[in-house]
Amino acid sequence: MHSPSAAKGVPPTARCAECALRETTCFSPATPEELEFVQSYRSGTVIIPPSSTLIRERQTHERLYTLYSGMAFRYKTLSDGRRQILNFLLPGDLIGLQQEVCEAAQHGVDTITECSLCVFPGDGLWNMFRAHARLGYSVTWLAAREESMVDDNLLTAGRRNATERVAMLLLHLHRRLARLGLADENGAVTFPVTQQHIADALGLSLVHTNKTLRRLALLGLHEISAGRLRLINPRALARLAEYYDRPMQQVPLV
Amino acid sequence: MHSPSAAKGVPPTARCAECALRETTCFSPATPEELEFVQSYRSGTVIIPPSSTLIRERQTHERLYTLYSGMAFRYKTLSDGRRQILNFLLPGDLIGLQQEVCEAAQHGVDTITECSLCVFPGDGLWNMFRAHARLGYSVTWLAAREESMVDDNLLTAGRRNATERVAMLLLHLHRRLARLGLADENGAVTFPVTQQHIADALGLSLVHTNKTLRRLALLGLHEISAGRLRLINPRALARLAEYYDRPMQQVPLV
DNA sequence: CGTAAACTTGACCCTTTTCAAAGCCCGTGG
DNA sequence: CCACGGGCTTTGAAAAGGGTCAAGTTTACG
Repeated sequence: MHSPSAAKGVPPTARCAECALRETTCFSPATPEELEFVQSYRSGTVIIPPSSTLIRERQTHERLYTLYSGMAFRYKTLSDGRRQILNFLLPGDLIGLQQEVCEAAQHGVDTITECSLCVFPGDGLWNMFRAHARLGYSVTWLAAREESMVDDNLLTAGRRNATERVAMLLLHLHRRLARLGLADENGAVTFPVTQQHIADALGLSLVHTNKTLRRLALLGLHEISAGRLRLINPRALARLAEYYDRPMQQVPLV
Repeated sequence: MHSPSAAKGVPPTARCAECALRETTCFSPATPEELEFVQSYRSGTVIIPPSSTLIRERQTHERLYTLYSGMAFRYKTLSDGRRQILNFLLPGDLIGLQQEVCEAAQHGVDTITECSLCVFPGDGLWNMFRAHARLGYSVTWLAAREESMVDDNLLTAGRRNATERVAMLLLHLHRRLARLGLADENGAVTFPVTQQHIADALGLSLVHTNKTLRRLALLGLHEISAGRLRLINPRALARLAEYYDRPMQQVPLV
């Protein structure tokens, strides 16, 4: 059995109780009944190719997903093509909750790598709240955590300068990936994100992102090569970004 | 009976069933049992003076609030004082949910005007999910809606220019206030927000915010005077900001 | 091995920031 | 009643951070 990764789209196990994600220490354990319910709620799994659209901006979409493996992102665009990435999605993230609220998705979701996901019918959510309050609570928990992530990104885009923004993104993504157990013995993580993604996430131009990234690499703070990111001087990066390391805690998984 | 306003801190009614907010058409109706539960869950009400701190950044806080009247905002700051306003809070908004997730508040909440709020003990939330799934679902709904608001602000701060940002903020706040029935016959709404608030919400400097605001006013797009905002040419503002008017829908209220 | 995507780098320009100072509004106190 | 002071707004001038344009280089992959 291989563990799911952020890089490739490994299909989810047939039975939720044997979900490889749950075998990590990242997620809070669920009771057998809850697993049973999630299993019955799940309508299937999908694998989506890299650089493709899972949810189209401004279009009604009646499904929820849990990202099982691979990497994706939420974004919004303006009519002239300007794009803002709202946050990156990693295994365990719940996708599509906002559509429950405003019948049309206000943001798009695109994959970066090939992604595999568990699919849930959107209209079953209310049912879940009724049948398993704990799972409903978990959904709220996940929603609040994602908002907190967007809050961070808004502070970054609104008030940090280019250097601080890049340092922030590197640190934040590395930390999230490492937490999922995706770092190798050298502390390097798979990093399929392009500079265009970084620019769009930080509200910078591609060119300036490149120059800033270059500068930080030259200063010996990090290294990106062969699709992997390694933080050489995380302390310096954290100082730059004023990165507050919140204690890790277990995250619910639906 | 006077209706709650965004300007002053009118104390909430003693009984939730007679809540003046619920008498508007903005909020989805609740059953008597739900009202009963909310009433018993509520531990009291508070009135907070203008320009004061309700929740301190990065500090544990064990309470939830529903804003009943007045105007406030969520924000984050960097050590050198740079501040980013994440979103504005208006009557009906739920405050403090994120603290349930990451035991310490990652953002501060300050009042703009005097505010009155209903107070709920944080540790009773889980209980609510269990006792009244519908209310739990409402909390999730509110969380998702707030996230969607922060998403919008991130797009604005990250990818719009100064003019577009200001147009966006004017439209968005006006719309939210008007929806609560706070617009007078001329379509003007109480607008206690300072230019510093606007600057901090948009990720601009105070000076540039002023100049941009001035330009739009000179162009005859809006007017701010005597603490009231009136949109003179909302169409032009909407065109500038690429503002998509989502249909109004009823919002849950806890 | 060739082509397209992704990354680099330099030069120039413009939007926004910073600095500085004055004007306005309003409540307080003499 | 009017002077004083603090917060908010307004304006101008100069500086800079970041955007845009253009072109070259490297990498990935069919």
